[in-house]
Amino acid sequence: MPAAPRIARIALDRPLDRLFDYQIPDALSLAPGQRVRVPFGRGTTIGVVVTLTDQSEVPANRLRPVLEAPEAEPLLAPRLMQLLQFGARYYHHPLGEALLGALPPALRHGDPLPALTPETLWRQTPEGARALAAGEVRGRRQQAVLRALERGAPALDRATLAAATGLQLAPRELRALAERGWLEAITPDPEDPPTPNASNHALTPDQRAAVDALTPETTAPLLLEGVTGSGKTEVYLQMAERVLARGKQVLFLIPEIALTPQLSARIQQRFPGQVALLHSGLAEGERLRAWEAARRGQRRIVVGTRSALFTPVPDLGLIIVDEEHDSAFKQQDGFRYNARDLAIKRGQLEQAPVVLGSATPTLESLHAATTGRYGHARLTMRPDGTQPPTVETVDTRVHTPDEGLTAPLLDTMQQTLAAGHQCFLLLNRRGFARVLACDACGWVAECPDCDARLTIHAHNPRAVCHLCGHQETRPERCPECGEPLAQRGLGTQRLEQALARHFPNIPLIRLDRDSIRHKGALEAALDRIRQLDAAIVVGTQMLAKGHDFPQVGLVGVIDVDQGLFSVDLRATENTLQLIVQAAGRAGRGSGGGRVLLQTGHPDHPLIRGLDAADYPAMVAPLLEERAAAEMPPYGHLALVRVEAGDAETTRRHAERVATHLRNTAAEGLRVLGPAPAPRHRVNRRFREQILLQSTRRNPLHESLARARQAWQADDLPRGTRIAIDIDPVSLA
DNA sequence: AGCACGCCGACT
DNA sequence: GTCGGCGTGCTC
Repeated sequence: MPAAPRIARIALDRPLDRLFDYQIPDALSLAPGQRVRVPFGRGTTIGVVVTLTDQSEVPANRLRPVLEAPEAEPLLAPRLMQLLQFGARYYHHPLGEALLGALPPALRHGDPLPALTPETLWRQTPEGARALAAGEVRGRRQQAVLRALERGAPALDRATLAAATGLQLAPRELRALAERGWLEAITPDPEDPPTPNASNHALTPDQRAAVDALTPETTAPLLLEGVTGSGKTEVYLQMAERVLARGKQVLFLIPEIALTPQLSARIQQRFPGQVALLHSGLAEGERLRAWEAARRGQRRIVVGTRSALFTPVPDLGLIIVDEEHDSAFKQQDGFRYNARDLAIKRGQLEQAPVVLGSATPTLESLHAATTGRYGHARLTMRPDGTQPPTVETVDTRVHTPDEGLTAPLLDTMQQTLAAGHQCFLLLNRRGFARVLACDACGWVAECPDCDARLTIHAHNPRAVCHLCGHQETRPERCPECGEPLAQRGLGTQRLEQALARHFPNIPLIRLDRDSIRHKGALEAALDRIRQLDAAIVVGTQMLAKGHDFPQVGLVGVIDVDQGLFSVDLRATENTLQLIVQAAGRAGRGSGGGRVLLQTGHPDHPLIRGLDAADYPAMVAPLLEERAAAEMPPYGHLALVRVEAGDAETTRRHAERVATHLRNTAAEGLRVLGPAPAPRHRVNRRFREQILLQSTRRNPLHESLARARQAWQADDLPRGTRIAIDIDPVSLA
């Protein structure tokens, strides 16, 4: 048997495009994927072993030794290593940052793995039930816990109880309840995982067919296209149940945990004690324990945001990507991967089926499904039998909006509220008034550091930049001509004020990034909406994200045109998705619902073709446009962004990069630009971008790989940065 | 990315 | 006479 190699090639958490060789001490035995601590420069750092070798370019006397391996086994199993290596190559990003980024922050910083203690489950005792009924339970929190465990409900772990009650529960609170004899602690047998809570939903034939479309032999990804309200979640849960029953684990990716607390709570309640919740909002220690529990197989379902894709589960049996169209799956800086696309890759590598679900799938996924590369399951009806709402338009050329509101919209709101239903108004712009403008000379308040106008918020006396956060005192008069300034444009806050005047006695709730900044504010707002009858809710796109509100009778979209006529490639697609998702909020309860779109172009083909019940038919014209322009999914895009501290340098280097790309371009590659990026100046930095387009992926990747080496060789002036964005979700 | 080294300006 | 500005180069 040959002696074990004595040199390890190690990736480090630095934006460096190479590996570093270290000598392996005799006492250590290392394998790829293993975490190590190594000397680097004058300090030490954490790295991941990529390969073992006996050869090194570096002279033996300059190799330093690996200091220690915190674990005896690799944290990143071979197929995960393959996935991350593929990802780093595909997205042209340094391997070290990809590998180390896949570990929880605590491990990246060198903390040891935590020991796992079996999670205690809690059950209500008969005495607890009696005390609750007799009103002997005084604390509101205690009541909430006992109610969540009422009448023969299965035992739940602390995290699930927290999700069910919406409370942050400390372990001692539960122990205190046990000491009073109201709760009973159960330590589950690790060999005998708890059984899932039975579903009491009868599946529709569509749902049944979708669940059955997933068999242990499924290899192609499955697109689950279901109109809003059609019960996709129940399909996921039953798929997961089957996979768990075969002894496998499930990765369940969702766009943003914070925006959909109901979904993660529902999964946890269905599979109590088996879910590891992973997202960036967790404290380091909590995140580490959840990750480790998944890696050790103690937790069978990982529910998390995009980075949860890299969780090393030993028995992967299914990956679910919910709301696959959501751009939150694309990382927007650093390692710019798309978790949806890498999920498909991981599925291939680990031979685990992948389910992509959405009411409004990306054109990429729809195209893959229609051409047979993906399976396609459709849910076309709502299990509760309600009808999707009818979509109507209000012509803003005929009915001039006042502060965003037209007379027909106000009338319809009046009727809806009188019937005891809710009105949701969608406006994709935060703030009070968009700009501070001078009607006399045309001057507009702008950010000194960015290409952006300052916005005015209702409860902030200052003018604010949405790009960099810059704030300044609001001027009273135009600095150019001295005339008084006017507020022009419309944001959610101003709309809210206008509505308060029109409907003084109706509860009014605003949902946008500003209003839910505080922890728990979103949950509180969602609860309030659910408890109210007639009410008006004003919000940005987050209003359209997957929440169930049975009382919504009307959804109004204040300004459709803003999204429909944008230069951005995907603006139209995103606007249609938004309308359909928003429409999905209406009419879930009894009585159906209406959707009113305010537009100056009611005859626009896409507006006329709006049909929330058949999304593929509705976006067919968009696909034709994309085909003609060789845009995704028919062509492939990459964006090269050059950024520097002054406009001149930025432009010069962007020109150089573009020229180089043109001169070395592989056959079939188009190089467009450089052009100033849509937001040319942000935070006193300037950005130019170059768009690469090709009908085949290879030329694009080859050219980029070569160009990247070249511009690393002839070193850029400091402060100049070049970022590559493969398959960009937005050209802005 | 860090973090050193290195050579030119305003302070005790 | 020194502290410190950030330009340049390196990290196995």
